Amino acid sequence: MSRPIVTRFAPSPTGMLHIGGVRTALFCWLFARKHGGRFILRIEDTDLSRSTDDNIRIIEEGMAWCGLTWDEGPVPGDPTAWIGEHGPYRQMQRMESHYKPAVEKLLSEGKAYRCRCTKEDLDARRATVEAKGVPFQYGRGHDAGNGCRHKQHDASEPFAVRLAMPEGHETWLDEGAIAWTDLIKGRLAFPAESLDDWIIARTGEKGQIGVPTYNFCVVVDDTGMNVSHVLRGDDHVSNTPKQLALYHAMGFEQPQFGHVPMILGKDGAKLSKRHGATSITEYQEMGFLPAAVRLALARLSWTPKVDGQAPESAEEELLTDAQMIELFDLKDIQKSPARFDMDKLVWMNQKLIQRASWQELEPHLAHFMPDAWKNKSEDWKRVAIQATQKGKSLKEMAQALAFCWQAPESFDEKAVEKFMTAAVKPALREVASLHDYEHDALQTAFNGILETQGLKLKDLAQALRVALCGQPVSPPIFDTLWLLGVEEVRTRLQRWL
RNA sequence: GGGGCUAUCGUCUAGGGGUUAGGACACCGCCCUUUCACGGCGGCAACACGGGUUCGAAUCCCGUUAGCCCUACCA
Repeated sequence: MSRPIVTRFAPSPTGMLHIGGVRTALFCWLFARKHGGRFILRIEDTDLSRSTDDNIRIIEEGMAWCGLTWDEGPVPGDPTAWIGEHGPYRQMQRMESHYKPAVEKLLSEGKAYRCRCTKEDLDARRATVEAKGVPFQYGRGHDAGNGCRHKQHDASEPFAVRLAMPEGHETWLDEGAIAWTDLIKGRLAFPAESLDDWIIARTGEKGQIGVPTYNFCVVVDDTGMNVSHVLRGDDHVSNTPKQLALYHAMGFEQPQFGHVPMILGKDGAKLSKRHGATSITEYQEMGFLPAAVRLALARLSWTPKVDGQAPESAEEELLTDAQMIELFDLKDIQKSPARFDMDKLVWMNQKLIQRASWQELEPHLAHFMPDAWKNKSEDWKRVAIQATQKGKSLKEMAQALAFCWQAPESFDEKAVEKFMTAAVKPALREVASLHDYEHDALQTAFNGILETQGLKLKDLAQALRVALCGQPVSPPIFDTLWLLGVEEVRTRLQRWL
């Protein structure tokens, strides 16, 4: 009875990989992983004018960076290859093999028909109807009699193909409505009369079927790829009844639908560039860990429950991927939209950075480091990472280590005035003469210096920071010295002695 | 205009007839401290509005308002 769990994420390559899309993909991925099912990545490139190969690459890279691995889908970088038994996974490559036969079948069965109305004609009809303050519906209402539904057009002239939608009395309807039980929103119903005959295939070359539209391809593909659960954005709710009519016309088994709420910006409007970063790539560049992005995104609209209990402490908020997969349940997803909370992402990122090992952090951090980074020893990297692991982002960690690659070109005036006192100079000279920078040795040496000079550690540490980094801020002072090394410290100290 | 969805602290949310309406982030305060941070402790802060139903409504019903989605030969 229950079929194998298969979910899919089907972005269109018409721009950046949007953070909202990633969240939807994440839910699909979590759901598939939770149930031991498969997760498919499908490229919806039927919008010829806006789809590009470059955007497909961005999607593939973004998904990979996020750790959202797909079981079926395109092979990154190779348009002709794919993994999975139901390919190809780029819609334009399915035209002849899948879509056209499906359109022809519908045509021959009289469930769809050829339409010769031109774009201009339609625009004019729409304008006159809407001028009366009435919604335009193709061939219905005030447009009744103008449609091609009963005209039996042949293929001798260019034509688009429309699906004959139910008119209200069909037996498969639920009290005249197309209805379904949404996995997230519960029962949803749309009056049949509110839908009109929509285009399933655009106008093609004379006598030919044109490129099918989104709503058509989705149904053919989801069926052909055995998708069992269609988890997608809320914005598709209104498309569902159209698709349901198509499932019925084609005699396909329906998948289950789950519409996840949208992600809004701080001001409650749909998340857009205006709110800052929307593309997943930007989050990578800002120094977020993929795991933090996954957590933050998942926690928008989803509340994990452990024995029916929502998180009751900061600790419980910080779920690992394994925990998310184990706890994931569609019934714990909110019906209402959530606003994107950058502060929380930052907090999660910081926490995840703190609890990661330096080895786990290294590959991610390397992205933000100069070439010199890879020439450093393991030991050096370990100390560098551990000394800055309190940072909010990888980028911040990298900035905190910037002093390692470049001697200060200027010095914070106030800091110089405050810390570079006459009293501290002798101590600075003594530090310059030190040659063992191991932590314990420095500790001992500093204790001695501090005592003989009558200084507090704070006085010496701050003076050193100013001299070495140009500012009164740096990692713990012993680490700062060790990372720079004896020679470099002496060089930078020279001008202050 | 039509159809659909939604509504608890600033934000993410728990709760779903009787609770001091709980937690997290952010913010504020105190403590710790070799800088910046981290950390610890504490504080501020919410049931959109109006009607019902009920002994009792944040919770159930109706309406209003607001926001969002669809209403394309976009996806």
